[in-house]
Amino acid sequence: MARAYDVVAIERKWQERWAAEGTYEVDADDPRPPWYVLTMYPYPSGPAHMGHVRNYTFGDLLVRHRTMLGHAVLSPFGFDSFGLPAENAAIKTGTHPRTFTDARIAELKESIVALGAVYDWRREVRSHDPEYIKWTQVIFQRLLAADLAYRASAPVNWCPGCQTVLANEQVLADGTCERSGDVVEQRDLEQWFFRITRYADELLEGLDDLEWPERVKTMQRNWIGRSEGAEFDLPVVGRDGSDGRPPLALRVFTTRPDTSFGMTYAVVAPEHPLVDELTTDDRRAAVEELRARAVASSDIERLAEGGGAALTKRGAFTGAHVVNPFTGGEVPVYVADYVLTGYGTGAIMAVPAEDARDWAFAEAHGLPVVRTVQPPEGWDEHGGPDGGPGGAYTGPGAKINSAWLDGLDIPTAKERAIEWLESEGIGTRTVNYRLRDWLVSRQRFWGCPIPVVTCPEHGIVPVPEDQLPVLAPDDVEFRPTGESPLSTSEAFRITTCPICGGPAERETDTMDTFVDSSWYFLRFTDPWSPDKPFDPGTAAHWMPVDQYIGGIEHAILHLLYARFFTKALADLGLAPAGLREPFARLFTQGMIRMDGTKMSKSKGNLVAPSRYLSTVGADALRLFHLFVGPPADDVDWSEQTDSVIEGCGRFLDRLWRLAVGSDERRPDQGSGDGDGGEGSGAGGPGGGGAVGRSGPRTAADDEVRRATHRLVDRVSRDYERWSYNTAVAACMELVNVVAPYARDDPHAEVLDEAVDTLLLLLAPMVPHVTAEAWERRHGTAVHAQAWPVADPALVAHETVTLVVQVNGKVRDRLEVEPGISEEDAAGAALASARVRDVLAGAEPKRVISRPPRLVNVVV
RNA sequence: GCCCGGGUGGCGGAAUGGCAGACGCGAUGGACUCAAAAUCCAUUGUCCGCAAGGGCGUGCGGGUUCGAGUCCCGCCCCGGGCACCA
Repeated sequence: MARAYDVVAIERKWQERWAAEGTYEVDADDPRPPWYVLTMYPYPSGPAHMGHVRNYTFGDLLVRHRTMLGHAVLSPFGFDSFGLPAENAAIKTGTHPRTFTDARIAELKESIVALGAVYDWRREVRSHDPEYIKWTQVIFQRLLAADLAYRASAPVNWCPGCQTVLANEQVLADGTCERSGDVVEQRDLEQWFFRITRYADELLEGLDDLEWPERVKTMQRNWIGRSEGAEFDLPVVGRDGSDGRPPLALRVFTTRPDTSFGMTYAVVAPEHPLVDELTTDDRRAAVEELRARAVASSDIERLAEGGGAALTKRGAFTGAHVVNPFTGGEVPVYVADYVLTGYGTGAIMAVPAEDARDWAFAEAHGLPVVRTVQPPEGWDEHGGPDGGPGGAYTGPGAKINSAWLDGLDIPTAKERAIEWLESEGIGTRTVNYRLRDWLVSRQRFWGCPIPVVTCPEHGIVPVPEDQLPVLAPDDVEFRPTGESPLSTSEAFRITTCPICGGPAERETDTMDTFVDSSWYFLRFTDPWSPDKPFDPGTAAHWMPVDQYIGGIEHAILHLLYARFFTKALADLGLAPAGLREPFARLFTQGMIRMDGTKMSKSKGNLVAPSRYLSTVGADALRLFHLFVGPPADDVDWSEQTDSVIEGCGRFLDRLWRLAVGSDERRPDQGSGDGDGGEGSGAGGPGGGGAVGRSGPRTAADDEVRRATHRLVDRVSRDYERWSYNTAVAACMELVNVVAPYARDDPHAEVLDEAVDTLLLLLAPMVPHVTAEAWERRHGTAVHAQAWPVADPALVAHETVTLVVQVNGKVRDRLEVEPGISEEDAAGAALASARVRDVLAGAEPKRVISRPPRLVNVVV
C-alpha cells in the first residue's frame, strides 16, 4: 500500500527521539499531580504479538493523554521473567534459562518500542535480576517472621506435566493444570504457604470501593467464598462415656442452622478422621471400598461422570447413629464423597428437604425427608421421577415442623438457632471461606529461591539478609528427568546453618512466579532503592496505580495475590501504612480471537505485528485496535481485517495531506506533473499556517469552527469513557468535512484550528504521524501541548432539526432555534404542509411537544 | 444447574426512552489515466414504485408509553465465569 508519507522513516525518527529526550521519565519531586498508568508486565516470550499490541496501545494512549492533561505520568515497564518456558527450553537445547530469557526480553522490548509506546525505561525491572531476587527474598523473610509464610504438609495439587505443585488458583474447574492441561494429581507433600486467608475478610470488603469491572469483583468474591453459619456437635449414640470409652461427638458445619429440625442423617467425608471409629464391623467392608474409590478417583472420575452436581451420590452407611440436639432424635451417619474434607469440619448434617445435594443422596439411599420451610403452593412434594418442579426447596418461606422456630422467617430462625446452640454450649457461630492459603513452593529451577536452610539442630532458619540474594548456581545440567537441577546440585544444597555454623541443607524449592508479580508495581515507584524493596514514602506518592490494564485471565490469580501482598506489606511497614489496595481502577481489554479461539502462541494462530509495522506502520495498527470496537470486547481477526487496517492507513494519509500537504512523496514515487496540483489547496509546500483567506468569516467558515469545537467536546468525553472507537469515528467525520472545505477557498485561521485540533486529539492514539505533522507546522512537540478545550458557545447549536412525527412516524423535519417554546414547536409542526397532507383534515387528539428535538401529533 | 455479558445491514460496529444503521470495511457506478495503482465523486437495510413517495425492519412472543434497539415479563440462541464449599 503506497502511503502519503514515509511511514517507516517517520516512525523510527520519533521513537529514537522519545528515547533520547526521556520525555516520559518522571520523578517523585515533579510538581505536576501524579498519575500512575500500568499495563501488566509481560512474560517475555519473544516479539510482541497482537494481544500485546492491543494492550500497550491502550496503556500508551493513556500515558500521553494524561500527560497532555497536565499530569506527571508514571509509566514503567518490566518483565515477569521467571517461568517454565525458559526452563523447558533449557532442557531441550541446553541453553541456560537466563541466556534464553535475556534474548526473549531483548526481542519483546524492541517490538514494544516499535509500537511507539513510551516508558520510563530507567525503572525497568526483571524478576530474575539478582537485585529483584534479593528483595523478593527479603519480603519472604519478613512474611516468615510475621507468620504469614509457613511450611506445612498438606494434600496438594501435583502437575505431572510441569513436574511441580500448583496453587489451587492454578487448577482449572475440570481438574487440569491451567498451564499444561495435564490432569492434576493429589499428593501429600511438605510445602510452603502464604497465609492469605488471614486477609480473607479484608480482601472481600476491599472490593466494594474499587473501580473494577463488576465481573472481576464477582469472580473474586466467589473465589473467597465467605459463608456464615454455625458449627455444632452431634453426640454419637452409645458413646456418652458411660462404657469407659471417652465420649464422642461429630462436629458439623452448616449455613442453615434453621433447618436443623429437618436433619434426617449426617455425612462425613471419606478422609474424615473419625471414620474408622464410627464404622461398625458389619459395615467396614463397604465403607473401606467407598474410601478407596474416593481417594483413587478424585477429579479424573468426576470428569468422566460429567462433574459437579450431576454426580451420582455415592455413599455408605457407617452403622453409627448420632443425636440431633434440636430434636433429641437419632439419625444414621453415612460416609459420602460429596462432602469435602477440606471445607468446614468435613462433616455435615443432611437436610434433604432444603438442600439439593442432600435430596439427591436421600433419594438414592431411601432416606426420609422432613420439610422445615413451607414451599410455595404447587411445589411437588415428591419431585424427581414423576417430573415437574419439586425436590429440595431452598427459597424463602415460613418455618414448619421446627418446634420453637415455627412461623419465623429464615433469617430470624437462623439467628435463633445459633443463639440457642451457643447458650446450650453445643455450638458456635462460624464463618467459613472457600479461599485456602496460597501454596507458593515450586519444584523448579527458574524461579526465585526460597531463602531458608534446614539445620538438624535449629530447624528452619532464614538466610540472614546480608547474605541475600540466594542465587541458583549456574554450573548445573538441565536434564529431562523431571527433577529440578537445584535439588540435584550438591554445591547448592549443602551449606551451613547461619546460627550454629554446623552442616545444613538449603531449601531447593523456588517461589511461584506470582510472588514476583505481587509487588513489582511497588518496586516501580522506587526501583533504585539500595537498602529496602522500595521507599514507603516514595511509593505513597505514586500509589495506588490510577489505571491498571490487563487481561481478564488474571481476574483471580494475580489480582488477588497482589491485593494480599499490598495489605501484608503495609502491615509489615514495608509499604505505606494507609495503602490497602494496589489498583484503584482496573481495565480488562478484550482478547484477539481467530476462528473462534483465542489467538495465542500455543494455538499456533499468531499474526505477527511486525509485518504491519514495515508496511502500514505502527500508527495504522494502533488506530485499528482503537477503531475496531469497544476496548473491552473481543476482536475477531479475519480475512477482512487487513482491509480495515489499510483503511486506517488511508485515514492517516488524508490527515497528513490536510496537515502537511500533498507534495510530500515517497522517494520511489517520483513527482508526476499532475500530482498535488490544481485544485488541491490543502496545505501546500511548507505546510499549514499560510493557506487560505484572512479577514471576515463566512457562514461556511463558522460551521467548520463549530464542528471543530464540537469535536473537542465529544472526543474529550469519549476518552474519559474509554470509547475510542467513537472518538476515532468523530475525527474521521471532521476530516470528511474539512477536506472539501480546504479545497474550496478556506479561511486560514479556521482551517488551521481544525487541523491542529485533529492533530492534538489524535496525538495519544497515533503518536508518530501527529508528532511529525505538528513539528512541520509549528516546530514544536505535539505531545508537549495542552489538551484542547472547547468553547461552549461554539459547541451549542445555532439551529436544531425538529423532527415532526404523526403517530410516531417521521413526516417532516424543520430547522428551529434551540430555545423554541413548546407552543411554538407544536404550532410549527401543525403548520407543516407535509403534516397537513398526512392528517388530511383529521383533528389531532393530542400533540406531544418536546422542543427542540421532536413533536409528535397523535390522531 | 447457577451467575454475568451479548444477539442491530454483506462485515466490524453507532445510537442521554425521541430521525435506527454514525464511522469504517466490502460492493457497485463514475471522474482522472494510453492503462493501472493511488486519489476524488456518487450509491449501498429491505420491499413496492418511472418518480414523488410509501410499506416493513434492531433474536422470538407479550407488556408499559404519544413514542421502545433502549424499560418490564416470558422464551430462544451465542460467549464467558462458577459448579458437590453444606
